[in-house]
Formats: sequence, C-alpha cells, structure tokens
Amino acid sequence: MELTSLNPEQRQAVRTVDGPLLILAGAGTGKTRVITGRVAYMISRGIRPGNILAVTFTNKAAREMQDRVKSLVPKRRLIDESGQAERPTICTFHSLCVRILRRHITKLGYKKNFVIYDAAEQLGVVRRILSQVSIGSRKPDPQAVLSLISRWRNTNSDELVAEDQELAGLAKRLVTTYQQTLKSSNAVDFDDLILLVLRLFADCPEALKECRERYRYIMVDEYQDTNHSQFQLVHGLAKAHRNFCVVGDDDQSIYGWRGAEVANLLDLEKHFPDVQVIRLEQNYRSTNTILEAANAVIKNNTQRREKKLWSDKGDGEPITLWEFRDEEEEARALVEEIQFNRSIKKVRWREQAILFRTNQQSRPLETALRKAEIRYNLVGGQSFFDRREIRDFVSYLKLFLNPDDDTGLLRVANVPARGLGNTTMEKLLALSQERGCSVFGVMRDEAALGQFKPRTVESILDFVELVESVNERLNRPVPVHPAAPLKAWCTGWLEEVGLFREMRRMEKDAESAENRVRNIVDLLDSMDPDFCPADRPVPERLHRYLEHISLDRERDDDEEAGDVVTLITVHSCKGLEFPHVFIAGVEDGLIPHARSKVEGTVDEERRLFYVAITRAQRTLTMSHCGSRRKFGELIPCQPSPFLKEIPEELIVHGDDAEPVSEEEERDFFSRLKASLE
DNA sequence: AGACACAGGTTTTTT
DNA sequence: ACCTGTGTCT
Repeated sequence: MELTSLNPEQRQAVRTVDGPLLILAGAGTGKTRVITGRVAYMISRGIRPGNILAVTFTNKAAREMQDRVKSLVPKRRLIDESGQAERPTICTFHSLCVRILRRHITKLGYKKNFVIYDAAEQLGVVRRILSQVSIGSRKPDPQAVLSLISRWRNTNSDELVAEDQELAGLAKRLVTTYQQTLKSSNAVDFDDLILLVLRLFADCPEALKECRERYRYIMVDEYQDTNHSQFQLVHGLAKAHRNFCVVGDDDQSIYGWRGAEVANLLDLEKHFPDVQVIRLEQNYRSTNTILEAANAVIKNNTQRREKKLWSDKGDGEPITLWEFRDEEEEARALVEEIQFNRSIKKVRWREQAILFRTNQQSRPLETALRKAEIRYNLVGGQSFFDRREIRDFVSYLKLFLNPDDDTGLLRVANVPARGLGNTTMEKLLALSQERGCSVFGVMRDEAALGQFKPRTVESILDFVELVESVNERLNRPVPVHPAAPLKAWCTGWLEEVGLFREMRRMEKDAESAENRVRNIVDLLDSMDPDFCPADRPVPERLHRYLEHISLDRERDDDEEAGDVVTLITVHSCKGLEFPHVFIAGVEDGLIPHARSKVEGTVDEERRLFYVAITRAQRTLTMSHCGSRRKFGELIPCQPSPFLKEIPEELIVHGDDAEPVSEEEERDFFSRLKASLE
C-alpha cells in the first residue's frame, strides 16, 4: 500500500486502524483520500474486506468512495478463500439499515413487502392525522409538525427544543399516532429505517451480534452531521470492538436545524475517553488569502475544536467585495464578471459558481444568465420524482406491491376518476381508523360497506378487483416477458388503469401531456436494469426497485458533464469546489439569516459562511446590495456583520480599479479583434 | 368534478 | 411577488 503521496497527518490517520479515532478534516484537506486510503490500507494488512464498514450520508459520497477504493485495491484482495467476491460495505446510513431490515423486519411486526415513504408521503400522513385531531383555535402547519415529530424521534433529550413550545407539545403527543399510522400501512419513513434497526438490536440480540461480528472496522464520514439515532446505531455496532473511526469537521456543521448534533463530534471523549485525535489542516484547494479569511471568520465561534487551515499555494488574488444597488444590478454585474472571466481569462463556465443563501435569490441570477445566453445548472430545485405524474405512477407501484399503503391508495384511488371522491375516501379512512386496519382492508370487506350507496359500493369493489388482479399478475410465477418483467407488467396495468388517457385528457396542451407520458415511459425503461439479481422473483424485484428510487433519487441534473455555470445554495455546495466562487447577497438578514438571530443559531450561520468561502480555489468574489426585494417589498440591506471579521488587507473593493497586467491587456485586444473579424 | 378566487406564508435539504 | 392549499360556485 502506497502511502508516500500522503502528508504526515494523513499517513498517520491511514495507519491508525485499531481503536477509536477522530479525524478532524478541515475543508479541502483530503478527507476522502484518507478514508479510502484507510480502507485500502486495512485490506493490504490482511483485514477481510467484508469486515469493513464505511458509512456516508449521501449516495454520491458512497459511490465516490467505492470507485476510489476499487482503484486502490488489487482485485485479488477482494476475493475470499472460497473464491467468492468480498467487498467492503461503503454505503449510506439508510441503505445500510435497509440491508439489515430486509433480513429482519418481520421480527418487528412488519411484512417484508414494506414500502418507504418519502417526505411528501410523510406529510400526507401528518395532514390526515391533523385533520382528525382538533387543536385549540389555530390550525398547525403540517410541515412544521412533521419536522418536530422527526426531531423528537431522533433526540435523546427529554425536551424538544423549539420556539413554539405549544406546537412541540402537539408533535410529541402525535408521535405515537404517526408511528402507528405508518405501521398499519406497512410503511416506514427515513427515520424509521434507523430507528427500527435500533429496536431490532435491542429486541433481538442475535441480529446485533451478527452485525457486530460482520462490521469489525467502522468508519463514519461527515460525522458532524449525525443525529442521535445515527450515533446510537454506529456506537452500538462499535462499542464491543472499538475500531471506530469518525471523520468530520465541526466547523462545517450546517444541518443542526434538521437534527444533526455536532455534540456527537465535540463530546466524543465521553464515549471513547482514549480517542486519538488527528487534525488535517493542510488544505489542497485554496489560496492562503481565502484560507486566512475563512480562519478569521470561524475563529469567532466558541465551542469548536481549534483548527487552522493553510496551503502551499501562495497568497493568490485578493478577495473582491462589491456593493450593488439591488439584486438585479448584482445579478447583472456578476454575470458580466463571469462573462469577462470566460472571454478574457479563458476560464471555463464550469469553473465558476454563484453561491447564495436562499433559493429565491436564484431568480434574478437566472434571468441575467438567460439574457446573456449563458448556460447554467441550478442545483437542487424540483426533483424528477416530485413531478405529479411520477408521484402518481410510483404510488400505484407501491400500492400494487403493498395494498395496505394508505397514502398511496388515497393518492391514486380517484386518478383517473372512478367514483371514489373525497367524501367516500374520508368515510373509508374513518372506518379504517375505527377498526385499526388499512383502508384497503375496509374496501375489500363487503360487509363493512353498508353505509354506501350501491353505486359507490360497486366503484369500491371494482377498485379492489383492480388492485387484486394486478397484484396477482405481479406474483404470477412465470413472467410474460422474462427480459423486462417489470416493464411488461406495468404496461399491462397502465393500459387497464388508463393513466396515459387520463393525462392526455387533463392536460391543457398536447405537448405537456406527451411530456408527462414520456417521463413515465422513461421510468419504465429504467425499471428492469440490474440492481437486483435477475433470477429473483418479480415482486422482490419491484420491492428492490422501489427501495432504490426511494433511497437514491439519482440527480437527473447530471449536467455536470456540460460546460455550464453552477448556481447553488450554500447548503448544497458543501463538499464541492470551484476555481472561481461568487457569493451573492452577503447581507445581514441573509447570512446570517434573520431567523437565526431569533433562534440563536448565528454560529451555524457563521459556519455556513465559512463553508461558502472554503469552496473557492483561486478567486473569491462577494457582493451585497443596498436594498433587495423581499416578499414583494423593497427592503434596505446592510452588509453582513461577518464581513468585518475578515482582515481588511485581504479584501479589495469592487469599485477600485482592477489592476490588469500588460499581458492580459494584449490578450484582451487580440481577442476583441478576433471577435470582430 | 372542476374552475376560480382568496388567504397565508414564505431558510437551509438528504435519505 | 408568488406559490400552495382551501373554499365556493357552477
């Protein structure tokens, strides 16, 4: 195993295989190299690949590590004595839990065809619960209740920290109902995936023992982002053998608002008093000017593990700070600068990114980019799987696999209209709650349908017949079309249900209808490829497919291949880097966000600013406006107080004349000439 | 059932 | 300004 390409701290981190280890990996310090190097080193020292577990938060990170490990480890090392392939487990928290639950979930009283609810489906459950529960005078926001439910389920404290204690109390009271509702639908949400594994370990010592014996060397990436349940999960696995290595950066903890507990990293000694701490401080990404600014900002946070980033890249360019009149002028100027970089400095589009705190800031930027005819990629935004037709289609899939899935059933029962309107479905839902069974359970029980008109009963029974016959065809042992069994099966019921007909009927113009149809057809073509061994029965293949799209909604914005400018929020830029970074709207009220002052989370906002700064490799440009349109109103703006934390000598102000070298000037004129010819 | 109007609320997001 | 969810009317 080649270690000479690593710096001394990295090498030390790679070699420290046994016992608890905390690797404090500042931004851009080669964290992924260390984790993958560590995996490769362990294997080279004779540790069986199957005993290694590396957990990440995102599929992207997991894939990246898998690829790197593959290139670092000789193939023969990934084969055990009996010639079987043996790989290290490198996956997300959630897919690890799914693997475990796939084997054991029946022990927890779920059927093995359970479905995974995404955020929208969770929200549906909460809405239904809230509509039944009467609370005081005001109507609670389902989204807020859902986040509080999630926070409460994943916390270890007796108090739910929230500004709105009344709402927090409601959320606490609704947790049981919420969990029961999901369970009776034979559905789990993302929190359940972790929590059910914890329960499995508590209830079923053999399962815990099995996992402990398998995963003898554990690594956790982005450890500052773990919540309490995730900590319990890995701690539960690791506390026997104590080969527990966590990698993270407390300064980049920016997900506290969704339950991440940076205390897991800060207080690691509580659980492992003898933990070794290795700091990675040499940064391979940015110039020292950028790093000095980042260091100067972050040192204003208390409650952190001291770190100081440095690099051998020299000072580079000073940081540019611009002030503009409003967000439209800001957008125009930034776009002009990007265009200038491109045409004069030969900087490619993809080497430039504009970062912002809130999504709504992207609007004027997009307008300006389109006007200049510059292609861009807006990261985030509406996912493919959030489109209505895709949601409907996937709901049908989930329902056919698991007819107890109330959320799916309620979504598609009347799509297309088949006489099962709101009133009927509400009555059925109420009945199901009375009897403690699923809605489908009520529908198929003819005796329970006394209160409905004969015509409604007929509609209900037709629907039951549909679900049962499609379900039966799914379970039929010999598929019609062995090469593409899922697609063939779907084509059958799509025709029968008439979903395409319905979409063509509902849509105003033919083009958007065909668009929606095409989206589903595209999905059909992705269903059979092999993330599941081809010899498995069709229902299992469907189950795996649904699992796959729930856990890995592969970003269809994979336009990274193209040469385009990136527009991205500060949150989603963590882990990325760009040669030229522009941070727009560095204003009081945006960074730090106005709400953070009320909520007392200004430190997290400072970390957010720190993350933004440390994305830049060569140049960093920041801007703020004198006023900005917010909620339709023009609001005066002050520069961010964080700007004062950056030493003045690192900054030049945008209105100062920009020094241009003679060479650049010659180049400029020759290009200008060329463009005129 | 579907079209339209009105109220209310707008930080960040992965699995 | 703008989007979403809900209520009312045909």
